[in-house]
Amino acid sequence: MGTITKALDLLNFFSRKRPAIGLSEFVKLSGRDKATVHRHLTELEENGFLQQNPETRAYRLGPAILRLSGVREATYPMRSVLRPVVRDLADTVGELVHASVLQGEMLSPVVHADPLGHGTQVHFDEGEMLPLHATSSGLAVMAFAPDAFVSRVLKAGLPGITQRTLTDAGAVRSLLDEVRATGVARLDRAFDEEVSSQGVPVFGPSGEVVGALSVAIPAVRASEEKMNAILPALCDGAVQATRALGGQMPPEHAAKWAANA
Amino acid sequence: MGTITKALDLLNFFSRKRPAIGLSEFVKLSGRDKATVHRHLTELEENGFLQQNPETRAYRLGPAILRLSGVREATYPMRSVLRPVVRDLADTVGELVHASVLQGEMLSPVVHADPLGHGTQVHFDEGEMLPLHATSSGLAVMAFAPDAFVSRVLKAGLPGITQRTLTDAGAVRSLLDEVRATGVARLDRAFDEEVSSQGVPVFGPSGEVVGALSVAIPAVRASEEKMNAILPALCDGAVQATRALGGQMPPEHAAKWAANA
DNA sequence: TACCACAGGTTCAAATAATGAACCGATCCA
DNA sequence: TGGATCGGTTCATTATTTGAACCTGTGGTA
Repeated sequence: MGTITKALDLLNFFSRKRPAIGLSEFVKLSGRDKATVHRHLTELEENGFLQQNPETRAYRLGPAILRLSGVREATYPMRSVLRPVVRDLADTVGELVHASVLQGEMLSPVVHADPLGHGTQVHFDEGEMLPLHATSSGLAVMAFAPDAFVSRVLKAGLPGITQRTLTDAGAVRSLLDEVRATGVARLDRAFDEEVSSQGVPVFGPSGEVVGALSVAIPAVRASEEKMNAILPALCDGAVQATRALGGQMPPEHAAKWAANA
Repeated sequence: MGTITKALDLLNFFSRKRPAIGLSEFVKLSGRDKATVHRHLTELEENGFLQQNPETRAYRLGPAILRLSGVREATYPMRSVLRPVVRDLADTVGELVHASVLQGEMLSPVVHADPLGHGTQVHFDEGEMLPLHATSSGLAVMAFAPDAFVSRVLKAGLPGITQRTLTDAGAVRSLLDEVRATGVARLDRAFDEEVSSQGVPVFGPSGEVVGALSVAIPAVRASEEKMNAILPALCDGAVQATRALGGQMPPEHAAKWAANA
């Protein structure tokens, strides 16, 4: 693992619930030496990726990240393009929706929308990377990704997150066949003990999977009928998201989502 | 210069006009060895800070930046908080407005707003870092920053950008005295041959400067009257921006901006 | 007051990781 | 056919990163 990766990894410890982190906490979280962590932190700070609170001495994400995200969105809009799709879907189904894109062997959240009304809500942390094998989005992506990629992911190991997380490569593979056939991935309490979700893939310009659109609902409310009721809007959303990104659903599969929408 | 800084520096070459950059171009821009640059690029890509176009092989900013900016905005909103202030100001004065924050010894843009109507417009690149000595925002910040900081900046050297850029430390110092007295920094064609601008500082919770709000107008249109006409709205905007960030104008200076607004 | 625990931060010899000149293969163009 | 440019790789040399120990300040408490 290179020095750059070690430093950038530190940034991934931030989340909605952990907006600022001190040196000692970073040391605990990363398991690396204090001196090393400290040098990485100061170098990240010098570059504007972190910013230290002079009083508490804790670090938070810095302004450079804002500036760079501005550049990316200005030149290659994705969040602004997916936001209306995600919002519309969240409003019509009344549940939490999120769009995430493939980054290495995980998913990186791009936008999420909490529904307007409703009592119990699914909590979503846009800061957390999502594992492919334990999320409906991830399964939707894997089902339409090159086989070499899937093998690589499965070989890397499938950590259990809840009791229901699929940790066996064979089990995942057969589920992927199902997903490929139906076009939708459904998963029950495999990532969060209290959440069920279904996800549909989103594609890029040359028909390659780039991410997924997913609806998450409290498991107590997740009947089969409810899931089915959501499906058409979800498929429609994925088609819209793909189009909005300038992509196209792969022709040999396109009918699945068109039929539902 | 550490490895981390060298790698992160590569990200700063992106801008609105340069949304994707190939290996050779990075080598030219950075002046570093090809092998080194290539390793840095791939490591940044592995961490989601870059993303390579498989066809052109050029790199663009990656999804991790989006995710992190989401976390920052969710936990410490700044862009979303400053946007309405910047927009309102742009609408009332009919000129380009931007808010930028201090990052090391430069300014990092946070939000900008182009005015609605108007023929000639000032172009603003949210990806470019702004030098303190050559921008009205920068002077506004320096005028209210600790003296040690100013000395450090002036000692670091003052590169000329246009013919009118102040490159003499003494000249900058005396201009800063003026800015401190009036509360506003005015600069004519010191950063862009065709642009004049005026900036007002924005402060943080304990009365320290954190950035500036600035209006930029085409130099041809920048009469003294025009500048004066803009001033009240600009001062008001800076007061609002400071308040919105949970900051406070330093009591001994606050009257300057209140009087104008 | 003395003592302890824990926080952030620094030092310097030892170990490891970064570096760059040369090289490879592909593509484009005259 | 030759050469110019592109992205990418190799491996001995070199320089940077690393971490155990140390320093300093703070808050709690006996």
